[in-house]
Amino acid sequence: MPTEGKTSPPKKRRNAEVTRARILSVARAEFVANGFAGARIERIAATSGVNNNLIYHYFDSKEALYLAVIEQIYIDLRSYQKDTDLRALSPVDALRQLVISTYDHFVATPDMIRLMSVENIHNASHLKKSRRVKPLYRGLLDTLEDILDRGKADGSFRSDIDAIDLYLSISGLAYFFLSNQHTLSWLLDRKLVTRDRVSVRRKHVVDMVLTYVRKGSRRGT
Amino acid sequence: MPTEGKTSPPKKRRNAEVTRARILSVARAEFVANGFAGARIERIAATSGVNNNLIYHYFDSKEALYLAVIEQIYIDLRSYQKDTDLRALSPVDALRQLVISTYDHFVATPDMIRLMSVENIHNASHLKKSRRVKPLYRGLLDTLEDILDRGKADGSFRSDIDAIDLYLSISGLAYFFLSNQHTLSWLLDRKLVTRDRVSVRRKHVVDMVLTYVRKGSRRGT
DNA sequence: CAAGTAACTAAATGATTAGTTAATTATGGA
DNA sequence: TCCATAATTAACTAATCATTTAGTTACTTG
Repeated sequence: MPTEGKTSPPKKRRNAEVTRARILSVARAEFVANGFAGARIERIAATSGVNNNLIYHYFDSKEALYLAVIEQIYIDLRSYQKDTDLRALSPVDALRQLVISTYDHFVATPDMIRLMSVENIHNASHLKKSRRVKPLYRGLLDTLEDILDRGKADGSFRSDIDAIDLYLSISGLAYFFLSNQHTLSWLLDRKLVTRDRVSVRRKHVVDMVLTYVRKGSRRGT
Repeated sequence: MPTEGKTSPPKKRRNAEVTRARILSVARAEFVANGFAGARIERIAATSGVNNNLIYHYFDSKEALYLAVIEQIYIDLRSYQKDTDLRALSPVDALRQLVISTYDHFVATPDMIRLMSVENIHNASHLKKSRRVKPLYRGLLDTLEDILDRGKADGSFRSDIDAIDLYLSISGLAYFFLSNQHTLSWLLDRKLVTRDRVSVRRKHVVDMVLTYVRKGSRRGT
């Protein structure tokens, strides 16, 4: 156990993995706070407690660093889904579970919302360069389609539901009030992300989705 | 009527309003394409066909120019609503009209979607400095609340609908698939903003909202 | 038509920034 | 213990960028 030197310069422990991870984590916060163009390499280095150039040692460029952050986000986003086995549940329960976990995941991970917005402002140009992410999303709609098929078969769901639209709706219902909370709460004069509001809205979103899919719901002609 | 000089340097017509408007319009496109930090004053000047400094003549700073753009957007956003008099329609028709006009307006104005995202990435910090915008949004929810009240009174709507949540949902359903179209269409391998898809989704969104509000819709317990 | 004012340009400035080059220092294995 | 290698720093560079200073040129009004 090395005694802490009191006057001599403290010998710095080296650990590539830890340092790299620290840079990545600080970078994530920086991109979340400032977007791609607004992010500063110098600030990332300073906050990480490393030299500027170490960033270029572990990542090749600002863009590559950003891509690493974005990849992490989209890998995360995809993997939350696989946690629960929705195929074991009844169609209604499975769909409810899907909505809830999407909603909760968005609420719990503000960085994700933010970085999704940032990347879309860049027309997904960085994400498209990733070879790791796209394959993960093969079959994303399959889970949902399976639930819908089962629900249609057992008569609990109406028969004209489009999986893509439903997916976009579930995501949109959970995403928008978070992504745009700052302008919205200013314009509407209401806090939108208090504990209470989040929980009320959660119920609302689940309600809206399940009411929509149920067979026998009167159509909104 | 001045003859166009063929060899002599063309006398430049001066028109403050036109020039200012041209700069503003070019700036909007620049901020849409690059966000705030990514936008370049030099590029705006060049595209506008004016000198760098003229931008500072009409607007005080990059930030003030950006704010002018943002203000325009949020003033637009608010004014579309007032076009139709929803109070004259039945609750169902009024709500349908509101959903449709929100959806169509978002689809028709991609700049708006983009700039709303950009401003939220900055935590609405610029918008909050505007004194012109906020007052316009007083009573935004009143129209919706009026429709809901009438619908509850005449028995066509269920009684537990929250106006804020419904507003957030309508907006979210119309906003998300547009704002995030670039990552989504890449990940899902589907174009999302073709003429057909937009029209199918329009029906879906209207359907979802109207189905939700109708009395007698089975709840999504 | 003169002269003030507003529209507009040319050219610099100084601060910032992503990225580089050349070293130094710790660490683990021979 | 010495050495190769990887981790890390120091110092620099070349380019970029918002903003300024110092003008010039057209328009308008008395």
